[in-house]
Amino acid sequence: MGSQTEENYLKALYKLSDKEGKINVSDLSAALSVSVPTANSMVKKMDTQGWLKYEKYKPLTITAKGKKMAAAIIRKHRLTEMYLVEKMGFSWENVHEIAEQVEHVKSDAFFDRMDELLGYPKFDPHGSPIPGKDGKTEKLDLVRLSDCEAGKRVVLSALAESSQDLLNFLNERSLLLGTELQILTKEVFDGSLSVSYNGHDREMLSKQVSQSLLVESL
Amino acid sequence: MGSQTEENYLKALYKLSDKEGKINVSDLSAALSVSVPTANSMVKKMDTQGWLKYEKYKPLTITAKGKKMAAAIIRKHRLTEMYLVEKMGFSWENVHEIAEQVEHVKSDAFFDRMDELLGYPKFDPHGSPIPGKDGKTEKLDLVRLSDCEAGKRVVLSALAESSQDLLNFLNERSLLLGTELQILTKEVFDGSLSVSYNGHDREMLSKQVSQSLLVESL
DNA sequence: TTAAAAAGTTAGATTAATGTAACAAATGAA
DNA sequence: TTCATTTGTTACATTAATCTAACTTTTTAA
Repeated sequence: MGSQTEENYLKALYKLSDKEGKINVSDLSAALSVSVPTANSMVKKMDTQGWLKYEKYKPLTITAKGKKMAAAIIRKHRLTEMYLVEKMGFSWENVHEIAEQVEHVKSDAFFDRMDELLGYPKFDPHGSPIPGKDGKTEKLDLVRLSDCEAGKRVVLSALAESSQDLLNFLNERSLLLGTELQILTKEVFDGSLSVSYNGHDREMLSKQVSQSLLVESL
Repeated sequence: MGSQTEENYLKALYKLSDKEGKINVSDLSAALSVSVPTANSMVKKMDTQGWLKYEKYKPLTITAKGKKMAAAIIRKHRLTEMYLVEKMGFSWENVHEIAEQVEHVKSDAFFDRMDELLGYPKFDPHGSPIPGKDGKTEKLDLVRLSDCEAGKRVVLSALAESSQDLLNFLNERSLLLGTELQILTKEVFDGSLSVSYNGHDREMLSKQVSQSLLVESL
């Protein structure tokens, strides 16, 4: 069992290693908004606890033990987000902050009950996979909308990033997970797309937006 | 806003001042399972924050500000307990530990939503009053079962103390809040009572138990 | 290939929360 | 009322998590 701080480091570590493979201390410190020396000393401590491998001046690697621990925390976070949306009526842009705190609650029974009441969901309200109790994650074969060509039909299935601003943008345009999109045009100059979907004839999506949307091809 | 530690001190302070009026540092340290010097130094810090009045060698008094703060935390604790029982299917002996952690979540929306979904309950699953958003508490006029005389009919309405052992004792005898009790006899020697209630012809309750049961006279 | 930039490390300080040991004040029973 | 007991305080010491400043190693670009 780790402190809340350690749990936050583990989460960041897990997400960075998912994205980059190799993790450097600066990225970790940036992800957690702490100074580089702070991250450095914490990393040494976490090495002694067997959550990661640390060697001076080398990139960090998360261990199997660390990965399992991180998955457990991410599971708690995502179950909480789902619970807040499905059972308590919150909307997807308001759940992250609360889940960020609830995820540190130490009680298997609490999260298992959420899981049960939700019917063992596989994805959270932003389309991110919820790790199982074994730490395994179900990965869908999703692509960035920005990588799709004009003419294709796709289903919006997840967000690569769930910032407040992106969620507001999507809300304003009624773009929900599960929405079926027709890609009308793709601009060569700036990579922006125009798309249509139920009730929306022509919405413009900048490259920055379409890179944040993960879709399933139809 | 206080740290979790400060919130726990405030809760203890509030409960002690409710029971005793005057609070001494030793009682506080005992309530929180910390050493007396630890409680002493924390108390000084909380004085500078205006949550209590501290003067060397004098009993502590909680301020209006501290009381309000404490009531807010107790509100979150008791709403959580009620939510766990009513909406998540936990039983009353399993909710304290979880609520002890959830109560520290910083989100008015979260607890307000619980309150709303529960229909603005006034009491938690152990019969303790849930303070309102204004910090005010609805007090019922309850007496200890141990203070009642043979022959009286009463309704079990709350617990003066909710230890695991007491809850198990009550569960084993199907003694729920709301149960109507007939007091059959009261033993002069040891203060034990015999009572009857739906389906139970004659249950013996020791003085220790009957002191922990708060009842309403019929 | 070497010097500047970026990344990482060490040293030392700070704050919150805790502890033990030693001492001081208040209380209360003989 | 006085002295023993209880209660409270002070004086360090420790651990976790953080910081800044100074320094070292690695990377990169001229």
